[in-house]
Amino acid sequence: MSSTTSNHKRIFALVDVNNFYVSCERIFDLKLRDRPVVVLSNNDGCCIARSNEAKEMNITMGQPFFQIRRLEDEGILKVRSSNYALYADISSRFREILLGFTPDVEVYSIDECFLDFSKMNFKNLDSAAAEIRNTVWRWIHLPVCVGIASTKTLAKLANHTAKKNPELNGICILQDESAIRSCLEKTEVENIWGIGPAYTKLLKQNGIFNALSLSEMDDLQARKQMTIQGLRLVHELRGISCIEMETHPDPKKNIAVSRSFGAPAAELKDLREAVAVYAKRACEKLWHEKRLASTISVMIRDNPFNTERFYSNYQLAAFQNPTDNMNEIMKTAISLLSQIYKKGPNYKKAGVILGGLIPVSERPGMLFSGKKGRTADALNLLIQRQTAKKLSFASTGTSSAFWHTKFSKLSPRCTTRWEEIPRVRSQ
DNA sequence: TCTGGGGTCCTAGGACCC
DNA sequence: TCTGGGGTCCTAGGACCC
Repeated sequence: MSSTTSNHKRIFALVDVNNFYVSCERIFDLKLRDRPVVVLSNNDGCCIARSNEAKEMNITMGQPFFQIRRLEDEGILKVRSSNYALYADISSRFREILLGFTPDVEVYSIDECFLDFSKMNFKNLDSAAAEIRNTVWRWIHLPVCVGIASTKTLAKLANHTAKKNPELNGICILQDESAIRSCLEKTEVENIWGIGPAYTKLLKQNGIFNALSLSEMDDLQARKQMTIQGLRLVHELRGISCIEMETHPDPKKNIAVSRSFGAPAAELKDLREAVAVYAKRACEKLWHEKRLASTISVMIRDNPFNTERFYSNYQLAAFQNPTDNMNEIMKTAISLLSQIYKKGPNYKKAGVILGGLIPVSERPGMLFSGKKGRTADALNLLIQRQTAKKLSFASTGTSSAFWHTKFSKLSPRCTTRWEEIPRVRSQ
């Protein structure tokens, strides 16, 4: 496969929505435009999206909300809880638009996609990029930046440059040698895709402060200090494409459901309730993905900011046979919980992780296809549905439970619920 | 008072085998 | 003085991403 592409100049575009969650909120709420806005994490805990105006006020990514609540009280800052139903729906519309430009689209995250333009023969990349920006704005009112280059890492870097320099009008194309060089030189190591806090520290100790010097790093040293991924990264910065497009992602390997509680819980019976609900949700995700889980682990922890006596623990178990049986999954989760629970801590978070996922078609004992298999399938489905019903009855009594996640500033689910659709007032 | 959630990949090291 | 070599598989933990 590589032989067909090795001599071919690659062209990758990265299209990324600016301040995605805030921009989604702004689509339907005009009051949020042109002013400082933040969107909060689960539990209204910290700021996970900020408008440019909010960034200018030095509100940082991940900043605890209680530290800036004052700004909301004073009417300076607008605040919203996370509205995941809305963001997921807008995200899929965003993807649909990009598919109109090339079939080779990789959904990299909820707010950004890689596009492979290598075979597209665009006469002018500048106008293609501008067309993408205009179309996304016209159709769903999202502001995006476009970065284009010969590797995914350089496209990321170009996108970052477009964001930081308003005079570029949201577009940065890295093609000629001198432009690439100057862009690399201006990019600090901590802003490179794949370089986190640990590698930043390590590189700076080695006298490497920007992307240009990282691109000149010795191969052996890169491999030794930052694993094979680090070596790939260095090559990508040199313009050698090592990270391929993933237009058809592999199925998930893990399914996790974990939450911080609205209020701490100390008693085993309270944690049991939370863990049961998370196990149930994890199982529902499992059904949706049509997978069986081979392992399950449960974690609990108290408040990590309480440094005095921080307690965190988890336990893993393997199922006898890979399963998607809700009863079995919930029972195992509760039993694991009782193994790690100890009296004393005020627990603030719990989670359930299903691992070793395999397709439902590989269920032991389902090897024989035909009528028998289908009957068993149908029976299983029936059991699953009934179990789900029974269990959800058991847990609905706790709708006001202390540990429930807080969403106190939620906007309407405008695009996915009829009853929450916005109304237009006629004058 | 109040601090998110869900993923991936890579490697070292242990267990086990011949 | 002397203590094999080379595999595979599994998992915990550390790095990263948004």
